[in-house]
Amino acid sequence: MRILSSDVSAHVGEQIHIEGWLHKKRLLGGLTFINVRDRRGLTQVVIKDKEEIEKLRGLHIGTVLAVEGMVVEEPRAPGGAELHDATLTVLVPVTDEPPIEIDKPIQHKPENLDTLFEYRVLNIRNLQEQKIFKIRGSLTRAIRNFLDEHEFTEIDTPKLLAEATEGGAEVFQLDYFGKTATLAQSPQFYKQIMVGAFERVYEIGHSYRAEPSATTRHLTELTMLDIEMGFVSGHDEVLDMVGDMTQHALKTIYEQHADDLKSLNAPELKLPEGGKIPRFTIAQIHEMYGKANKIDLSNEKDLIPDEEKWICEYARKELGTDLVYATEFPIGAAKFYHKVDAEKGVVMWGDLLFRGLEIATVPLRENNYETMVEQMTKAGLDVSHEGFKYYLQAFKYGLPMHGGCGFGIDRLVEKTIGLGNVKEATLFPRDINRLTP
RNA sequence: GGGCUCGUAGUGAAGUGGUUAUCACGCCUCCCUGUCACGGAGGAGAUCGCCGGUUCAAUCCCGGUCGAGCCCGCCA
Repeated sequence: MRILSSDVSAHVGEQIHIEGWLHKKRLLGGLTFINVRDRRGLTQVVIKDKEEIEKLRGLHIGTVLAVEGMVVEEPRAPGGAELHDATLTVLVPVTDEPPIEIDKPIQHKPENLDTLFEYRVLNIRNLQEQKIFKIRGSLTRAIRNFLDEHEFTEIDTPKLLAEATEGGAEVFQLDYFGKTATLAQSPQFYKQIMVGAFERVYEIGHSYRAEPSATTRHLTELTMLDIEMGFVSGHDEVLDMVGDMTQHALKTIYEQHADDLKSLNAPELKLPEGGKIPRFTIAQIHEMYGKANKIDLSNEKDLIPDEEKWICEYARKELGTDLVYATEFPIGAAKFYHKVDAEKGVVMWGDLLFRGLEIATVPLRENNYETMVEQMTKAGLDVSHEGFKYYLQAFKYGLPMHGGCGFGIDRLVEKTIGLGNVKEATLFPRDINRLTP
């Protein structure tokens, strides 16, 4: 029976069988140490028999091995135990020298990110590199757990669409049996439609943006958490739900992965006392930032990137929180499906900022059929068009007041760990010039 | 789409208008019984991104091109 690395120390005095990848050889003359990697980590094997060592001659890191040996308690060994008198069996030999080293820290310097992704297949075998994606998996699991507990139904919606209907970002077009199809920029329409059935829904899936953006925070294929909830009392309820979910996910991760986060040099987590994420209106932030930096941003309809960093630094320092909401966007920023507060002259839309970056947009939607048609017409859209027909059906036949969020999972992972580029939080990132691996 | 910066062994870097382009890691050979980024001795490995120009001479200077990084716009 195969014993996994983390269980080896429980078998002291027993002859056991392990399988894994050759991770490191250290030849010290009459004594050789090898590390065998499996899904749990590393096992140290000590080999003295020259014939056994010779089996590894010409074989490189990555060679798949089976090892039989006696478990010996050894304080000098990592994990407190190691295998002695080992017999090696090469299951899959690796005869070509790997192009990169995987037992040492993987470079994440901006100018070397291209190499990082070029050799992703191999560098993901680095234990430190793996932590990023284990944390990512745990984050989405914590989010799913929270949403399931709050009676959200997980849905999956099509990514192949007849054409772009949402407007805004650039869309990818592709040939679809002679017709033109597009890739979904978001599940916006579908999740709103599903509010008409399940009240509360969410989806974790890919969205596609053909924006020619070359920055540290853009991907052409991104992972979005889309949430939509009906029968809400107002915008605050949506902001609170998304805020609570985010805090739950972060708290969970910082407990489950405390050691991993520490070894990755993640910042200390600061969440607001009492659990309420502070809110500043766009106008307030413009004023505060403008005063501190002596510039006038009152005509900007969104925050500029430096403002996002600034307000986050302010919130961390003055209010002890890594999360902050920017709310009440100017009416000029509204899309046709947003709920507008006519009295205040603002959009009921909040951006969730985390450690200097926008990670989610959290708006309330217009749910009245007549108002929707009016807003769409005003936006220059043809409401009779096929792309809107099915969407509007949901409104015509009864949608309660609802709101939700588009939440960037890649960005959440990036900022949770304290990485410098959203691509580092993505296994196989897609950007303007990268379609492989 | 606009701006700025950068392309040198497999990887990461240094460097120069002029003989054999430097270093670290990795790789190969040998030595080494407690390594864990092991250590030591030796060795192989680079048409200096590509094309053109200036020059007696270009990896270096100039132009173009391709590729990469960062910032802005836009967004998650």
